Amino acid sequence: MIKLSDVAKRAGVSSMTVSRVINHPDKVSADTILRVQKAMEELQYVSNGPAKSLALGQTRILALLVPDITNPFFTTVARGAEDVARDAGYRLILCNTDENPQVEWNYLQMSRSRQVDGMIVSVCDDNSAAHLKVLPIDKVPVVLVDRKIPSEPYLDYVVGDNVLASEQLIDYLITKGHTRLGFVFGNPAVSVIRDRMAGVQRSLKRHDLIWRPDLCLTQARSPGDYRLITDDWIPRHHVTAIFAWNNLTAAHVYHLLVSHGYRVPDDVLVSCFDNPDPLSITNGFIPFVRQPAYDMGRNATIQLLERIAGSGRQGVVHQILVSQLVDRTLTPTTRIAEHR
Amino acid sequence: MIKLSDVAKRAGVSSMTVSRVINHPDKVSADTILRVQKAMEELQYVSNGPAKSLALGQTRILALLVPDITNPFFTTVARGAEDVARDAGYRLILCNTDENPQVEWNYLQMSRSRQVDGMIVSVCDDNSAAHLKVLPIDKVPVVLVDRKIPSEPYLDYVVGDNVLASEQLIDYLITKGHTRLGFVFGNPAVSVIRDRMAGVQRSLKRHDLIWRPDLCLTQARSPGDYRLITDDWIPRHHVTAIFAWNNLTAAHVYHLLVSHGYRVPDDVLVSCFDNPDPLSITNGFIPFVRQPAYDMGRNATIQLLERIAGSGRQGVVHQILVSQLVDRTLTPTTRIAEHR
DNA sequence: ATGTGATATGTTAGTGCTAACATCGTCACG
DNA sequence: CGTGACGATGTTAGCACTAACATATCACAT
Repeated sequence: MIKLSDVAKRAGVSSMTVSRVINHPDKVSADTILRVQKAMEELQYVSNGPAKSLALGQTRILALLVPDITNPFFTTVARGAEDVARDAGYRLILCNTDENPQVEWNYLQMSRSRQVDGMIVSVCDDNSAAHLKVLPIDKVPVVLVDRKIPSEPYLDYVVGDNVLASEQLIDYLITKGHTRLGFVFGNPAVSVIRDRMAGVQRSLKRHDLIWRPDLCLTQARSPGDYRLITDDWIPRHHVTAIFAWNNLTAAHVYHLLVSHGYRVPDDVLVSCFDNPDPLSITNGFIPFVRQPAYDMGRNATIQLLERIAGSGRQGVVHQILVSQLVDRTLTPTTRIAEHR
Repeated sequence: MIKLSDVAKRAGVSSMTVSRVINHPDKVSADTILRVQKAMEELQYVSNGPAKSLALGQTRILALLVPDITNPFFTTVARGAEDVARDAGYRLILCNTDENPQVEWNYLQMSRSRQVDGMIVSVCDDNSAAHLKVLPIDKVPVVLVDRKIPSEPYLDYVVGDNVLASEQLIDYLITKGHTRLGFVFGNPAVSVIRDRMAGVQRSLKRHDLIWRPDLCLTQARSPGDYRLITDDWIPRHHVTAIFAWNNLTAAHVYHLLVSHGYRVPDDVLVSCFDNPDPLSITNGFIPFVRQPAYDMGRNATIQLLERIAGSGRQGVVHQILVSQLVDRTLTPTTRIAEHR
């Protein structure tokens, strides 16, 4: 591997001058810059990252940890993060934790071991608190995105207005005449799940409807778990609308219903958070809450960069971004505003 | 940041002994191991990655470069790569090039600068050759996946059998009575595009059908570009089946057709490479070629690890994995075999 | 002529870690 | 009881780079 001293020898200067040409060209005379650049060009010099990182104490790399890289919501978050990082001269690397705390822990080590300058993390669940708790020991900058951890209030986060948005979504469904509602939630150790449940319950309470645990799936994993919907909820309890906590879950429910001969949304309505159908294959017949995923990634990264630069001056920053109800089944004129 | 010497002081040994406890515990007596481990625990020691990488000349990190992280095909490749990497004690990081050669170039530098031990790359297009050409200078291990580059035959790759599979898919469509075919391809500077086109043409020729450039979209980017299909191909040329080069494109076409009132597959059939509809929202009415995405990621990573370990002994390795035609519109008994 | 300050470049030391060699006991065996 | 081998630990040097300080050169004012 070509190193600084090789370039230096070829250009007839010291290593330090070469280093300066790269990092502080204003401190070097015009013609030595040219000579050194020529030598670098000829030798195809690329600096040694680890050596540079060791000397400088930084890598100019940020990591984004997401629980599920296949979910378009997170890839949109990633895009927002990437754009900010790139503009600031940082690289962004993606790490997929696959909702696995063990894998998450492994990737989190990268920040403590100084292989990245900071992390934007969408945690697996609240139990990740144990892992995140150790980061401040080494003053490692972290910003949570989408999912927060109540027990760690000193951590910065950028999340959606889950309680309010889900409350409004349920309000909307009730307004449209749906009073027999079924719910599909996920792991309640995840903050967004709890918040969305809370919003639902607030709406129900305000409309004098009771919360029925028997019409709520909380830990559905395998396709078989969903069978309750078509075996019980609809035939026996006459459920007319189902709220699924996220886009992928909603798509599952949609498919299940259609494959059982139900028409969506005429027989049973499905709604959720995040676009379950970016290509409108379902003709957009699924009203959903559009979270500002891109801005979540964007803002979280901006905040992370400020942490890195400011080295711990400012107080904790908690951002809650507003979401937006989208229902494409409405006619264009009455359609709830949407963009992007 | 806690360093080796801090642990050493606390445990009453030299730094080297601590290093040995971490890397070669068999060279250290049982009770010093315990003492050192206790000190590491108490101080929450984590090694400094850059320092370690500098001393060792390796990072135990692999990078996967993909052009589009939102495509489920690539996330499946990533999963395959991840599993192999993890089992081998490597971390895998994902880098999204977004089909942008500039961004790709930027990420490729990470390997030359020794921030990763090797790369699995799905290139933007053949022009990436210029960037990849420089990697052998520093003996950086690279394996191409999915997309190869004809001008760089010395690079290892793991790809699908694009020519054969697309030939078979077209054969299949013709067998089902479709003779008026429309095609949607992408950038022909990408190997998979050219190979799939070649397969199509071979099938057409064998069935004495002519290739009609006016029934082929090659650089469709914006939704408006697709309008030709509903404005011209179907009404004027009576196209009854459309082959889209990949899943996302097919989903676009599907949506376009449905929104124009066509029934798929009864009025117009759509087919493509890679599952356009993992959740069967279209009820699986899109026959497609299933490429072994997981195995591509898996095999490419295995090959990469061999390159890293073997340090350039073996010859070039080119793997071409077989694909499989899937048509869910058939009844289960006649259904073309599928698994996973 | 001499000091002053600016500019350009070189030298030294330090970043945290590990391989390779050095040292020091200790124990077995002739 | 000497010696040779081995196990456990320490010392040294080097990985490629940069900050900080040191030096050299020159222009210009005094």
